[in-house]
Amino acid sequence: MFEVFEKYLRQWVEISDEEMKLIRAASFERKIRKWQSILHEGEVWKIACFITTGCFRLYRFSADGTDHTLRFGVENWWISDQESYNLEKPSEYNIEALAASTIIVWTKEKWEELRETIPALKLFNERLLARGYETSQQRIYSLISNSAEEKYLEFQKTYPKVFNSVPLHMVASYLGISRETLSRIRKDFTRRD
Amino acid sequence: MFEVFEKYLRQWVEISDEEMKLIRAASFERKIRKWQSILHEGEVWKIACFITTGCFRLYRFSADGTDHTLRFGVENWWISDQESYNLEKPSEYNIEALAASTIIVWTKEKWEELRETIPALKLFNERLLARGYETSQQRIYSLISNSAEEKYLEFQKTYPKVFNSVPLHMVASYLGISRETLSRIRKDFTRRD
DNA sequence: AAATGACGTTGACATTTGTCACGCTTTTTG
DNA sequence: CAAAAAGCGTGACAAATGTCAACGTCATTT
Repeated sequence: MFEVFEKYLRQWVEISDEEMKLIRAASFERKIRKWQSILHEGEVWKIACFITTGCFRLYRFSADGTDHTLRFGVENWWISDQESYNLEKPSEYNIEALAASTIIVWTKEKWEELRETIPALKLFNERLLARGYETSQQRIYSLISNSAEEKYLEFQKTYPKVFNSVPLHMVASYLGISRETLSRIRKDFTRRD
Repeated sequence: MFEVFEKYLRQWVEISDEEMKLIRAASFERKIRKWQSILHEGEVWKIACFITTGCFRLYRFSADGTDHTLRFGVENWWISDQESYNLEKPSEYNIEALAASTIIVWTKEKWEELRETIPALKLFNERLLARGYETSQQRIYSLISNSAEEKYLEFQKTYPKVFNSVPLHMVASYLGISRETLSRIRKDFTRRD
């Protein structure tokens, strides 16, 4: 599965074969079964985690016990709790597999070491973070400016792959609307077609 | 006014006096009058901009002509359009001063040069971006999980300084609710006290 | 193969939030 | 200082969205 990651990484930055060997040597693969959690609230996130197959979500419980999906992750995405990783503080989130999945993992120690050693990897990480920030901005804009229907359509259009991989009630929780509302929006659309 | 910035920066990273001199030499100050825009939709954001006094907001118009506030900036904050800056593409946003303000400015060229030259400054920039990302996550969580009232209370509590510097209808647009709803929430609270 | 639980849908109704219209006060501007 | 605009609040009503309860289907597990 490492070949998938190799191809992915080389789309972002130039990496020599030597460097790639180092990155590979520091990594290991893991299989995750459906519904398995790889981060529980209260734990500290101490790895870098690249998804080669399958699907995950990052979510959080609010005071009333309902859960809210902060982010999804599918093939060729990273999944993490940046805040817990950076500040080494207990996470307020959970990460669970929505399907049987395989991931490539680096311990924080090794990943940080690689970042120091390989400038291109550091550059990659900066670009990834910058893109993540931009994406967050766009999501915020969508959340404050769009109706439920508009949010739904935009999500479907922007992340079709994700949309087709995850249960609808989690899409609803990601968009900040109830699953019933989402269901009715969908009904309206099937009528119009 | 540069002393303000100096103090700010040294809270984040260690900077020698030599380095600080370089940073200062590359900067210049500007006074901005109330309602003046320092970024118009369609322009490319090509500076680094630190607010020493006053107040700004980053906002965007949606198709129906209403405007939506993505972010505020007050004393000791940065204000920018990261996406336009990084990708050098025309901005979809506007930045305007909500009060007479003073800012410290570096051109993109000089700022990037300083980042290359001064490792601590690069480190600072990375930390700032990381924190910005974490903050975005928290805002997204608030937007998808909280009621209008909860969003209002959280904003007031988390950013009291900002809250007390900006018009209420912009707070409403920042929270993604109408100004009338915000007004009514406030009324409920004055009654309870 | 049966049992279980996840998933999606729907109706009825409650609640929240938005929209429009208006007026008053404060701030800004010429 | 006077005029104009911004800012804030509020009533009446409309629209959007949430809640609760129930049902059928499908997938997973045992």
